[in-house]
Amino acid sequence: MTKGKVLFRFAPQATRDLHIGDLRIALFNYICALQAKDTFLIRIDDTDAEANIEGKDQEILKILSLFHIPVTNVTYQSHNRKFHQQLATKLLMDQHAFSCFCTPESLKKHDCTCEHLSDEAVLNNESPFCVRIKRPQHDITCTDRFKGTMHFKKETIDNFVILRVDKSPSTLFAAALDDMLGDISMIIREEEQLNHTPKEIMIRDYLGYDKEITYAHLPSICDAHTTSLKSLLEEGFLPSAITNYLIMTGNETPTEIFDLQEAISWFDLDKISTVTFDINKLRHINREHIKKTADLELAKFLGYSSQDIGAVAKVYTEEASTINEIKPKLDAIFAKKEPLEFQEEFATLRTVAQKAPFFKEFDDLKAHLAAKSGLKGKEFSTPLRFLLTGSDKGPNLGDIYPHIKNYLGEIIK
RNA sequence: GGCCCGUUCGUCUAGUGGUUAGGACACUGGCCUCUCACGCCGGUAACAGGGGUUCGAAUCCCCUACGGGUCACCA
Repeated sequence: MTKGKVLFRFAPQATRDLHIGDLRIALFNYICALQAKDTFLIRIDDTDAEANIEGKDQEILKILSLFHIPVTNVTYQSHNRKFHQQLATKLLMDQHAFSCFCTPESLKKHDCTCEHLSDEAVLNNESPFCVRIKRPQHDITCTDRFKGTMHFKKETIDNFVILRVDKSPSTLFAAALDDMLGDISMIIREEEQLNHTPKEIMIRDYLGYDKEITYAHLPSICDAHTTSLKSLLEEGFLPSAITNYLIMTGNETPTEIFDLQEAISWFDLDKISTVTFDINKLRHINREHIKKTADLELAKFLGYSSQDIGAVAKVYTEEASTINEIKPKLDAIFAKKEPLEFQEEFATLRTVAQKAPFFKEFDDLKAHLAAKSGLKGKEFSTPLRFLLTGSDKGPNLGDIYPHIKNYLGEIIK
């Protein structure tokens, strides 16, 4: 365990898919760690053995890597289980926690009074029990980078569970301890966990831990929970575009389009505000990132291996915003072509084109084909477009031709 | 309900006492054009409401409303 360093952490749950809200938090933690030149840690929350999904942790790490978030420092909370239990025992011995024999059903009828059971009564009770921490004796004050100083009255904090009946630590308890054991100094997380803060502080207070952890509770993205990262990637959004979007939205950025490296130089956590996920904006940013991607790399995203194809793909960003929208258009260029109209003209044109010499310029090819086929107007342009692109509409042929001219043999076969 | 947080066009954002309240995405009108688009030039559209403070308030103060979150042996 690193001592005396500022540590940032991202703690995804192994119980569900990563959504864009999670990635946003991960990104912000990572960027802040880089800015502070400090360590960034990923801590997989797998304390709830029943809810864990087999392989989900690996999937999460794989996705994070796609977004250039390093997965070199990874720990699992379940590995600390014996420490969690030891510390719970300490709280029990110090009278800061107590055994509770209530069941979820009995709690619906009356409040838990196990706090006041005598030692003897506890020892003689053979029923299963969980361990609850005692509510604090003082009000708790905590500071948040965004919210400032907050006071929580002691009555508002209940005797919450720290060890479940099966003696596994509750998530909140495990997190509070792991932040302590891991010497974490800055926690950036979602606002919905704001009310966990006094409880975590209280746990550490009882244990005599006095290092102050800085909290930053970010206003969350509305609808984030319904937008899984996996599905956005499957729809053909580029990781770099998603990163750009998440950093840009609810923020004030010097430019609209940027990459992670640029963002590190100016990112300011204090400017983040509440946002609603807007797919249109993401689409726009994705288009811009497609244009910025190197031709060859882009071609690979599309399942091709030639630089030229990447270049054509960029031409299509004028009418498509995702990899998945562009791919069928490229595939159509090389597919077998069966036009629904101007079929005779198409056949004539194809024959002429197959015999035509190679032309460097599209205008020259066009002039040659027009002269040899005798076609003009729509009867020429529509089948020509179909012959070259497999579609009756699309970008200017003049913009596409330079990138496909070397594949003409295959295209018009 | 208690506690916490928030509220500028549909969305994101500029604005920190004096602006025709600006920009971007989306939507939309025109031009361009072999098509759909792109591009260019336009357009619609916002300070949640009410009280103060002030010569003057989106901006400062108070109240209300609305929205979000949290109060689990879920995270």
